[in-house]
Amino acid sequence: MSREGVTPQSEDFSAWYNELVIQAELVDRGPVRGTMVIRPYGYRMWELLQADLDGRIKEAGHGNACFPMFIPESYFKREAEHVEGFSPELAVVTVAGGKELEEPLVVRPTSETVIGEYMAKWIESHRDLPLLLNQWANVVRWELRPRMFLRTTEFLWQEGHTAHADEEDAMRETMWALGAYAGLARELAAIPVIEGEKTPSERFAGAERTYTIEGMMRDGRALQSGTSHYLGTNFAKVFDITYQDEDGKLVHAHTTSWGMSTRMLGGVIMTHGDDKGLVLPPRIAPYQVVIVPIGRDEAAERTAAAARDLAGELKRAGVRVHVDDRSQLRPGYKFNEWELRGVPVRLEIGPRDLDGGVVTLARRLGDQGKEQIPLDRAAELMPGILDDFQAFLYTRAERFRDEHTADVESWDAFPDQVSQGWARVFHCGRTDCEDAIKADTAATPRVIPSDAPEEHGVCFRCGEPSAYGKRILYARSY
RNA sequence: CGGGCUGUAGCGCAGUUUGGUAGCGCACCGCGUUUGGGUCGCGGGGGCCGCCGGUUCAAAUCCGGCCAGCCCGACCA
Repeated sequence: MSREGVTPQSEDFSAWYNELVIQAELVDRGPVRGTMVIRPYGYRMWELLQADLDGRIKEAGHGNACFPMFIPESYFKREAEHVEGFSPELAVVTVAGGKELEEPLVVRPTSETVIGEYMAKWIESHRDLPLLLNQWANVVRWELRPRMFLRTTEFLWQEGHTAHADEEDAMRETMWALGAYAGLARELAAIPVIEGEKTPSERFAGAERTYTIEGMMRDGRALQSGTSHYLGTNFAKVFDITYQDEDGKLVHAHTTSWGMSTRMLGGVIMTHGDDKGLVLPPRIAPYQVVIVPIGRDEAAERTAAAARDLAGELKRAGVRVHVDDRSQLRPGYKFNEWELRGVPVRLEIGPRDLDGGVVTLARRLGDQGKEQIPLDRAAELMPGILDDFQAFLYTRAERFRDEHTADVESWDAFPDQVSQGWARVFHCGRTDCEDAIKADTAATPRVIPSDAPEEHGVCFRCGEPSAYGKRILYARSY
C-alpha cells in the first residue's frame, strides 16, 4: 500500500469506510458487481455473532433447517405486496442444464414463500403449533447501489420463520426476536440500539407490522441492523397454512419472520471506528490481544519465547490472542497495522519489559499512553481489561448517540439536525408528508421507539395532529 | 436505473492533448543493514495499458460499443 492508513473518517466518511474494510482485510471485492469475498478476519467476526445468536435461537426452542435457494417463480407471485416489494431486485435463473426452463427460478431474496409452502404441508393440527424454524443462509438481492456489508448483492443472514395459532402468540414471537437482536447488538457489538416499530411506509413487503433495531453511526446516520415482522395471516392465506383448532374448525395460522445479516458488521465498523481505523468490541474481535515481541538477536529469541508463553497463558484464560512474530517488520509498523485492524489490546514485550518482569499494555482507545503490568499477572488481569473495554465502547457510543439526538419542534431546525444526527419529532403519519420531508432532506422515519413516553403534538412539517401517540425518530439512513 | 467522474504492475498514480512498442512511489524477491511508533542501501522479478471491435504502416494514446468501480439521485425488510 502506498499510503499509510486510511483517509481520515472526519475528512470523508465514505472513503474511510470503503478503504478500511479492504485494508483491514475484512473483505475483498467479488468478481460480480456488488458481491464481496469475506476474508478470514471478517468472517471470524461473523462467526462470533452467529454463535451467540444461534445459541439464543435454539435456547428459545427453534430448530435450524435449510431450504433450497431456488424458488419457483410462481411461489413468489402469490402474495401481492411481497411480489411488488421484491420484484425489482430479484435474480432469476431462466436457463439450466443447457435448456430454457419451463418455469424460471428465483434465487431467494428471503424465504417466506418456500417456507410457507412447507409450513402448509407440515401443519395440520393446533398440536403442530407453534412451528419454530430458523435458517442460516445466503440470499441475493440485486441492489442498485451496493456497499460492503451494508448492501451487497449476496449476503449472509439468519432468517427465522414461525407459525402460531393466533395473533397473540405470533406477536410474542415477533417481540422475542426483536429482543434477541437488541441483546446481540448491545452485548456483543456494543451498539446502543433503539427498538421499536416501523411506520407503515417502511414495513416489510407483506407484513402487518415490522419492528426494527436502529443504531447511530458516527456520521449521524441510522442503520437498521435487524428486523422482526408480524405477518398476520397474509402468507398463511396464500400458502394455505391452516390447522384444525380444538373445536375442529379449520383456521389460518399467524406467521412471523425475522432476520439479522452481515450488515451488522458494517454497523460495528461505523459505530466504533475512528481516523486510525477499526475499533473492535472484544466480544467479536478475532484477536482480542496481539502480542508484539521486540528486539533482535538474543533479545529477539528471549522476547519471542516470552510472547509464546504469555500467549499460551492467555489462551488458557479464554482470551483470543495472536503473536505477531514477523521478523522482517519493525515494531512501529506492527503497532499501526493492528490499530488499523482494530485489535482492542496490544501487549509489547521488549528486553526492558523482560528485565523489569512486566509487559507494556496499549489499549486501542480510551486512555492516553501505555502502562506496564506484571508479566506473571497479565493473563489473570486480561479478561477484566477486555470487559472494561467492551463496556467503555458501549458507553461511548451511547453518549455519542445521545449528544447527536435532539427534539425538533419546527421545520426550520430539522434539516440541520438530520444532517448530523437524529431528530425526535411529532409526525402526522401521512405518507405524502414523509415523502416531502425525504425529498428535501433525505431523512426518513426510522423507528417509533418502544420506550418513548406517551405524548401528543403537531407534525413538525405540516402542523397536523401527531400520529403514533409519541415522538418518533427521524434520520438519514443507510 | 438517470447524471457526473474514473479504469495503466498487488496498491496509489504519471504518460493520452500532439499515435512510434510503458514509467514512478510503495509493496514483492535476494543480500546486507535496522528493530521500544510506518529503517536504510545495492541488485532483481512482475504489465493482453478494463474488454471487444474500428481507423492507421503503427494505438495505452484517436473513434464506437460493452463491462466494472466511485460520488450524487431514484430504488431499497
